[in-house]
Amino acid sequence: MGRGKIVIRRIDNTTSRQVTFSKRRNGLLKKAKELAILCDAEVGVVVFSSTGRLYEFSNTSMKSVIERYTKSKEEQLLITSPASEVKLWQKKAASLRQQLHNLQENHRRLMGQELSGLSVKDLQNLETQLETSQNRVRMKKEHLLIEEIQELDRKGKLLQQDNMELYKKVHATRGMNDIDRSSTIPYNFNITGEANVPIRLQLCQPQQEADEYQIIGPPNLGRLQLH
Amino acid sequence: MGRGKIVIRRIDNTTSRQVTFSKRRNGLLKKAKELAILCDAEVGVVVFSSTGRLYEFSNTSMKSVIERYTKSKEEQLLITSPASEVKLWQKKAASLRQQLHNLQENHRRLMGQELSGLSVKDLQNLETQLETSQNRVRMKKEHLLIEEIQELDRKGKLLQQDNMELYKKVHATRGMNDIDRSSTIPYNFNITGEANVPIRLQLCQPQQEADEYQIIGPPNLGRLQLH
DNA sequence: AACTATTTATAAGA
DNA sequence: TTCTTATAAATAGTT
Repeated sequence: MGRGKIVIRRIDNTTSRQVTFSKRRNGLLKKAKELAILCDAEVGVVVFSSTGRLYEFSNTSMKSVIERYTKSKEEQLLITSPASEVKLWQKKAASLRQQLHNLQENHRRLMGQELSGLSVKDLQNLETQLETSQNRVRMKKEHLLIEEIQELDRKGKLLQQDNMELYKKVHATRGMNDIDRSSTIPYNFNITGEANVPIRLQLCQPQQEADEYQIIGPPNLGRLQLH
Repeated sequence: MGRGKIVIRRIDNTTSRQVTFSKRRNGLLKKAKELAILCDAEVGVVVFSSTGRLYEFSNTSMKSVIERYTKSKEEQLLITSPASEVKLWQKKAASLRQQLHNLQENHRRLMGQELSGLSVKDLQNLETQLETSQNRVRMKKEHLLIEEIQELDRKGKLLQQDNMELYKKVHATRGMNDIDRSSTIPYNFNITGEANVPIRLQLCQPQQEADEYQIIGPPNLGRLQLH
């Protein structure tokens, strides 16, 4: 991929070898980064130039990569018999069970259950975490609502235009007889009156402080429906 | 580089993430290999797929790469002051001096000097090494000689043709007078007489076994000269 | 696993 | 080193 095709063998000319090294090293590190991101992989790349300089990339940390690599290789060596393979998987299963257990515990706490044994500090962290999560959910909800409103507003305007045209036609065919105007006056969405006024719903309610122990189910908003 | 442009973020679809992983992993490892060869670099690449499978490349060995990497990092950490940097370079210099010394020793032995202190086994190895080297040199020499001979043969044939034509012209202008034929007969290279007969020089002489202690300088062949 | 339209990487030249 | 540009190579989407 260049002005000409090249064969893959050591470049003799020192200068052009260094230039190529610089270019291709960048290319390699870029590719490694992309692979890690796109495919959710753990990647480590180490390059020593012919002059001994070190270049590296890792999406996690080189330490982690090397440790995982070493572990992985050790496991490969450990498998000398079916029995040893069974042992290995048993270990893995035990480790996964432990992780599962931890996660379940955490999950319950995030649900506000099984809080006994937690210090004030722990509870404070948990509370902050929940606060953050709630904010994220609220932001997302508001975003969706605003989009919905804008969409409805757009449709409303179109309808209003249509109605206006129909109204004109009706009056044109009837000449100047204004009887019954009230029944043919175009329907008008209220919200379209001042479209560019910022939407100011009470989307971000202040925390409800009343009724401390009241269990409040989330109001099932679903999607706004106007049709 | 594909049917469409993509943004570099985690691919959500599992299947296409795996397909992309497979393609790009191969691409990355290929690039790493090419970099190592083209630019004479030491390269190590480790990739763990999201399912935990390990893929790797190293032009030397992963062990070597990791050791060199660790060492390199340690050195970086060691440099906390100009004084420590001096120490580091002193160490490197000492190491290089040692390597240089070893190489000089080896070189002298390859020259047949300073052989005291070597066991019969060592001497046997040295002898074999020299034998191998000699063979390589001899092969190269023969190759060059054969090329030279073929080139000369080619030129000789062309000259012979020319001469033949000149000869004909001379006879045409002189009519059928055959006087002085001997002086105008075309010159003929001896070696061109039977061009396709295999060249059978005594290029590969049997080892001279005579005169054990006779010192024989290599005959200074230089290049064959016929002009 | 192939195919191929595109995008991307990069060799060569400044 | 960096820029440009023509071309080779990689690969995204499709079959």
